[in-house]
Amino acid sequence: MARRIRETVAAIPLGKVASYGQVAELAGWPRRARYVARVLGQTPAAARLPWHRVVRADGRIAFVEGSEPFEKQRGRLEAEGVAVLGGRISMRRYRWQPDLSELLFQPPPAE
DNA sequence: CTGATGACTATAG
DNA sequence: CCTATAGCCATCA
Repeated sequence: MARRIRETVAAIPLGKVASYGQVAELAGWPRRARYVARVLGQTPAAARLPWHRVVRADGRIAFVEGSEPFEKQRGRLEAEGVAVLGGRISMRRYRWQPDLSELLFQPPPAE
């Protein structure tokens, strides 16, 4: 169960992000956004999960702005090309779209 | 059993 | 942009 969550997070491609609720749904656990958050919090760093690619539905990092974990996540995202401006990420640009048909309707990652 | 909590989300004004 | 509200749900004191 929690494993399904981790597998979904692990599937998020580099340079893309997904919201907690999106991960929950893709993993087969609708309305379990908070559960996803807790699973990530309990997953040891040794699991090497791309947890930093999971953000809030509005594109903001879930941690308190300026906190250590917040900065860590921001750093990792920017390191892989995801712009975090004012603590926010453009979901329109970086939201992970696992479905190809929907991917075609996404604006180009130009800029 | 009850109430509080939180790496959440959606909607409204 | 911001605050307020209301759902949500596993977990824990």
